[in-house]
Amino acid sequence: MKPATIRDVAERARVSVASVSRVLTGAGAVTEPTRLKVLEAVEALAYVPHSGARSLSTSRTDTVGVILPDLFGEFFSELIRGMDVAARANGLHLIVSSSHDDASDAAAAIRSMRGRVDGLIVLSPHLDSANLAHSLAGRLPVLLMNGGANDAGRPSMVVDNVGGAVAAVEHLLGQGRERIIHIGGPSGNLEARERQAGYVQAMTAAGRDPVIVGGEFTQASGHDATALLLAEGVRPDAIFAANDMTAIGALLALQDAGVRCPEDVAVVGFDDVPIAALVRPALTTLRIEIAETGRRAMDRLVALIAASNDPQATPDAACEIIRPQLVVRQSSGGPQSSIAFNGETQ
Amino acid sequence: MKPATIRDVAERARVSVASVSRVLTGAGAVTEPTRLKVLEAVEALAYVPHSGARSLSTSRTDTVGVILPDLFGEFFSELIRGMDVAARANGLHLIVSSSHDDASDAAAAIRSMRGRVDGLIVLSPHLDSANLAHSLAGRLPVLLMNGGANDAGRPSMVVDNVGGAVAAVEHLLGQGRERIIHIGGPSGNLEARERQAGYVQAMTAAGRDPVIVGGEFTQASGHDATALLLAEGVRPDAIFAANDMTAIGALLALQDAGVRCPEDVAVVGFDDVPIAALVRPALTTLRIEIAETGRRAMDRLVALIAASNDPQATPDAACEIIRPQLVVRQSSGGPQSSIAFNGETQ
DNA sequence: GTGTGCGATGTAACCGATTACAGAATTTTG
DNA sequence: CAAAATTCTGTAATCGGTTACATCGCACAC
Repeated sequence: MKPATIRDVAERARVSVASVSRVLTGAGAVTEPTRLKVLEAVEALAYVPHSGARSLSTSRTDTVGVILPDLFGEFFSELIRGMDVAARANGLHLIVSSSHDDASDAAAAIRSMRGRVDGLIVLSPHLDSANLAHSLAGRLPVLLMNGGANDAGRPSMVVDNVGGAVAAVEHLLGQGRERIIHIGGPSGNLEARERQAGYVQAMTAAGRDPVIVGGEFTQASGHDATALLLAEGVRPDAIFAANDMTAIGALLALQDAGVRCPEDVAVVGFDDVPIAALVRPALTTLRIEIAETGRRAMDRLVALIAASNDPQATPDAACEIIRPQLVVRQSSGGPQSSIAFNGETQ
Repeated sequence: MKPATIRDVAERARVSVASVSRVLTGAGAVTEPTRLKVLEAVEALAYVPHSGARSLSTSRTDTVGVILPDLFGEFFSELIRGMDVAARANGLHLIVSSSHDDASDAAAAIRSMRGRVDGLIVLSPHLDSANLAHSLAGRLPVLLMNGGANDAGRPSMVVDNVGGAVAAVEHLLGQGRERIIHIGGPSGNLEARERQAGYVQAMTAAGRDPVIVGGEFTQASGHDATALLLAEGVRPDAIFAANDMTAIGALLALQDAGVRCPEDVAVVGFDDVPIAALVRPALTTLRIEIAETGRRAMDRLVALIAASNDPQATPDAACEIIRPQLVVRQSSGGPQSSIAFNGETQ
């Protein structure tokens, strides 16, 4: 038995489909008797409107798409959580599409969103896809979070990765650390590049030699890179990792090797994912209010969507810059855990 | 300028919409000249098919919905990640709808999925919504993950919470622990109830008095509950928490109070979220392969959807039971971190 | 009693695709 | 070379809603 349609309801209620629609959407006036007849039929047939069909005629889907490179780790889940909160507050659904390693994959995902969503938030911290979003999505409102400065001129939000990295290095230098090593992120990743550039810049400015080893933004890569360093006899007195997961891997590798943190080696991460405050020693990091950023991104997109329906709206093409804030915890000589715990986590 | 439609393409290519559709979907034969004309027009007009319209005529959306109570913590994000992997492997999109505290809210979310998705995975570990899914979704394939035994007779996956809790308590008893306290989960949550019931059952069987304090599945609640216990002078020698986040809160509260873990108090969690292996002491817990479970759930749903299009398919109404596996780590006297680290995390 | 105004209702044209079916063009066959 | 078979192509119906517009009925004023 196929689900009931609006025509089935109209037939049973002995009214026209227009009246049924009017009752259900609340648009247009109907008399009380009609209303009741319709509601009775809806009830009797267990009718549920077909959102897809509705979207087609209204050309609104009440849905937004989020294109992610990945769903791994806490960063993206926190971001989605923030977006979800804002989406729900605006009566919107969320389509999540992730695991887009390369630009063409992401492009395909974006194309397939056409007619499914009212707007798009695109995170693709890989190269060159910045322009994909607009060219492929046609007239769909898009908010970019590509982590590249080339988003200028388009609605976007980017993290000041360079500034954050500089702050990390300067903090470590200020603690008297001299041999600061950087564990980088994936080579194709714009954010990772910028963080690395900031590291190099701050080290050079301080007259130190930058030393960089490869990483992949994962805990395992941080662990391996650190273990390898130690095995080779390299003895840094600080590690600045490209993100928190890498830093946590480094922490664990240090523990495995019996190297004390922060006494022997200080560690600094980036992002301030929730777990950063929970590991021991608690991780010094650069805080991005991840969920809050997601929330704001969604709010921006909602505004973009509203503007796209309003011809005389002034176009929003701002590139909002998120400035990460240094949070000093135990891993770089900050206060003990209990203090770090109170108030600041959740 | 509105985005191009299939008719615009047909007009420019001087062919019919049918031919355009055939070229684009690959269904039906077209001659090479026609093909090229169409592709040229598609290119020139930057045409992207409207998935919504396509869905309406094919009555397939290539999208599945996931109804979650919440998006907090690592459990749900891991689950979504697993689902996303399987969804992508099947060429499906994912609509995520979360933050449904009560049943009526979840019901509304389910209704609004009509015509938007081909199937639904419903997680609502709150009471009584088990039947909502089927009654509201009409003939939509639904996989339940409600954590209640009342899912029997419907396609579903449930965790053996009672069995897991019993295993946790028996493990602690086996370690010589005698005063084992349970920090529970939210009172309306079925999974939390079952874990608590398992705890009571195992304690009673061993002739011990169960002692239960309230929690909320969050790290903060675990911290507060533990801090309160200690402040009241209660001295357990083990804590079994309703989930990992609660257990981690307990760990931190113990540290704050200078109570050693595992020497003075052993701690056991539930779920084995990724962070459980990363805190120190690493957390003993009951492992649910979360992402893997999500993957399997999605695969089941895909099979359900396929079966719903095939009248002579045998209906799948199995209630698959996930049996959590005890993972002993340092927090209950297991081996040191380096061993716990190797191999098992990522 | 007729004309006006107004709100309620119904009809039918959309929205943008797919696809059954019919008709045209081409190739194969006798 | 004509007939038959085959392949392409185009027209129009359809999916399930919304909504512009026409129509209807009714109350009111003249």
